[in-house]
Amino acid sequence: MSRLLVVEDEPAVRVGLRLSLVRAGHQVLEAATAAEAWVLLGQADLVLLDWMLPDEPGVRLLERLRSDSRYETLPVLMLTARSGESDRVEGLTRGADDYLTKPFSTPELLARVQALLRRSGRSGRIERGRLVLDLERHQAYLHDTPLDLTRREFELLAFLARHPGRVYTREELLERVWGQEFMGTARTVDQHVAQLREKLQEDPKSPLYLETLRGVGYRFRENP
Amino acid sequence: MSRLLVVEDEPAVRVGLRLSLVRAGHQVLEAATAAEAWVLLGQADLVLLDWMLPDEPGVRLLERLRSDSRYETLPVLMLTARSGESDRVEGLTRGADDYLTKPFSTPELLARVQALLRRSGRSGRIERGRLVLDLERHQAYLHDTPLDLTRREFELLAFLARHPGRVYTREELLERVWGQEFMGTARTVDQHVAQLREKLQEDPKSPLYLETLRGVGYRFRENP
DNA sequence: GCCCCCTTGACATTTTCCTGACAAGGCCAC
DNA sequence: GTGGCCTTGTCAGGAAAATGTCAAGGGGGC
Repeated sequence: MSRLLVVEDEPAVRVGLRLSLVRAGHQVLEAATAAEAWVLLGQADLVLLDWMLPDEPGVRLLERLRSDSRYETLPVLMLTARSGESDRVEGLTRGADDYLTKPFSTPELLARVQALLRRSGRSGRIERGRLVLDLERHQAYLHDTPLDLTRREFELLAFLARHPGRVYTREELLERVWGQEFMGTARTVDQHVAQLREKLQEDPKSPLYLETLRGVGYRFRENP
Repeated sequence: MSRLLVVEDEPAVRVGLRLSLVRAGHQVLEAATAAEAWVLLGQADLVLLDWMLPDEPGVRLLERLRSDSRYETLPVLMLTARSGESDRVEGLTRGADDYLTKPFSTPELLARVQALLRRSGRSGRIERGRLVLDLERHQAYLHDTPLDLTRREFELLAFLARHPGRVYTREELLERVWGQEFMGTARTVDQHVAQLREKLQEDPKSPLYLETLRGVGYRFRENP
């Protein structure tokens, strides 16, 4: 299950996309404008981006996005209106990982989404030493032994493990793992980190998978 | 909390911006002209720059600013009047990190400011000879050996290293690194500088990374 | 209803930060 | 050169802050 961000100003199209995608087991975030999209980008595993938006052309959003180190590798699927000049479209969607011309069939949409997710590594597996995360099954393994992680635990671990070495503040983690609608305290993160450490059977003598940077936040160990 | 410089000649707009930004927890500096702005640039973490200014077009200020090594990476958010010729706007705002067309909504403003600040503060590395600061990892390296710096130490070092050769008084450092709410003595800075020097293993025979300017303050060595 | 997960508060522990006192060093006047 | 004055370096103890830990309560799903 992945988080897909649908950027589309036409409500009917947006709802249609959402229904198809949710039915296929994905989580869907929605934005009607480029500005809204920009705020939600951090939470997305893949973006479905409409060609025309009220505030800014989709391509321009794409450019801005690509020049931001956080989103360099974020898969983007461009949605374009049917046009005879498909070459032109291709040129303009440069930077997108794939595109679809409207109207498109649901199976085709799902197939391309699936392919992109698999390709991007946001679906599939993350391997960090003896720790393996199977994102599709939502299952973690340590030395090939399945771990019993809850949803939040798994998502937190997966998020941190995706960028080893990089520090995230509690606030960033809340925003990107919990979602920005979360209104609780930042200490919640600590609790989940503690749970994870226990389940990962990290004993004090061996280096931790999840490192604390006092005064800053947490990070996944660089060389596990 | 960051320092935002609002460059806008229309008092009403300026005040509106200030209120929104202060409410969001930022500190705001204001300038009504390009000349005023130029003086305050050194204290800003991000600039909100109006397109039209009485003494000089905002874009020209932007150009001057970009060609000054001190401000090469200073994030600039351009404020433009709504215009049909969005392509023209795009061309002219080159060099800006983002832009907003007036009138804009407060949430959008805040979201973009937030995004820019995160991008600027947390991305990239600073390399000064054998000393490397990885801001994303919040980790310093000396000859590729990771250093164990505390939060304040890292932030102080990062701040000084960002502007090699430039002197900062203890008061400036307290304000910029500690934050304006800090109420302690200036000697605290000395203590942290001393800690840093020790951890950087600077021996008296080799030139120091952190230089003392008697009666003035500290600075990062120019050619490390 | 029951169970599991998430969240939160209280308390314990660890680490960092700050400060005051004293030592050392530079600068100037003589 | 040398003494005094002012600035900076050094050290260590205590305060403050951040994190770890534990346990209980609430809410949602089965």
